[in-house]
Amino acid sequence: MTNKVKFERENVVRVASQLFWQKGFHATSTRDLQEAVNMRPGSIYSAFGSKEGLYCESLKDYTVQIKTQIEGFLSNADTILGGLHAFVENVVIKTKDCSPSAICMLVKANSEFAEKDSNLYELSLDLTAQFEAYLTQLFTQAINKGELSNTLTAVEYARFFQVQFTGLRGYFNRPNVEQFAEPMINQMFMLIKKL
Amino acid sequence: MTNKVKFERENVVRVASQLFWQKGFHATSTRDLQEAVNMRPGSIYSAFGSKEGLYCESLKDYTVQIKTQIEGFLSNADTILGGLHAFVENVVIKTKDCSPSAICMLVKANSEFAEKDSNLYELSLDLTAQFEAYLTQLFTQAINKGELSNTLTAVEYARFFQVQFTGLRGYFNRPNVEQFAEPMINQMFMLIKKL
DNA sequence: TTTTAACTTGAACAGTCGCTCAAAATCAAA
DNA sequence: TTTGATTTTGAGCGACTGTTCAAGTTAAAA
Repeated sequence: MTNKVKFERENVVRVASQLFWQKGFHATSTRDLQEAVNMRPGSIYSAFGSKEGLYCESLKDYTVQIKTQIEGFLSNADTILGGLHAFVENVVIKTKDCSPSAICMLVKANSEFAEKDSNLYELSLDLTAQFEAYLTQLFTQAINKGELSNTLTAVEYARFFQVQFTGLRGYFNRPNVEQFAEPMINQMFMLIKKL
Repeated sequence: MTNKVKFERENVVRVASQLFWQKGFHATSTRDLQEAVNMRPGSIYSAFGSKEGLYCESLKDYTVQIKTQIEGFLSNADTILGGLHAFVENVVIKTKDCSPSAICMLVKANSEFAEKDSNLYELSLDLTAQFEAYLTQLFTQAINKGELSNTLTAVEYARFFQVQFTGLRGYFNRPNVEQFAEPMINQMFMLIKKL
């Protein structure tokens, strides 16, 4: 070994992730990225291969962060549903203003990449499926612990959660609706329990 | 008068709208548009001023089309809710494969334009607010006709509808989930009636 | 101290972008 | 048939895109 990389890969990916999340893949130029991560093109390209490579790593990192966040709320809550409720409130209300977008980066990705054969479209599908599987695990636990009836299967609860959560985040991606967030989130969890 | 325009403005806007809806604003190049609408740059720019101008007109036209579609389903249904149910089924199930995207163009616009001060961001907010107002009218009628209880106000029903509808369309913007569409739509309308 | 492989730099390339405008084509009115 | 305002054409402009790579810098190993 003769020389070490100067940048911390984790930080670079996190900063890039924020920019991509905010502006989307196509509207983010490599020069935007260079400035944001304070690296010259050569370094970026030797580390990530391409703009697409960096986006790819950014999106993967994003989903890891999300799961870590959920785990945090779950470990501080008495119930699975309580943890998820706190997580949703945190995303939709508390961290809305310091977030690049109210809309989930994965949902944005799913919306942006139209061509069925593109790498990034496939990636967004994979990560989305993984997230649904993760949610399904959580709802399996919730059913087993008796928090939920088993009139719906775990995966059906997971699907319902995703539809509600995505719908809510889309709705609150606009100004002057903050006061409706709390009641609508409460309504969402009331519905889940009553399903 | 000495010469007339050769193209039909309505058709051009409709074709452009399909392309913008599929690929998004940033990923659609003016050359893509030129080919799709079969016009040379000079003609496009004299008619619409800019790429942004054409997008603007396309998005406005899209919302008009949506409202027209809903009116059609309403006039063929016995109840407001029945009409909306048929409309949602048509969008999510029947016309999914011939549509540029499962996701509403307006929702895509809202997701794509991040800068709070851009014209297109403002436009998407305006049109979204207009659509919520339109839905509120419909739910007012539904309440007055006794189709719905008045435990929720009309605008609250409208918000609920938008969250569900947007969430569902996002969810079904992926392959191999078609079989879940019908039950989830039924669930959505069951929930509305029980709220 | 010298060597040397790894890393960083940034000028620059080829391609694409949104857009312009002089010239050609068009067609109702004279 | 001639006129002349209007529309269409498409070559091409300057800016910007993603990306490359030769030259410079770094620091562990010899």
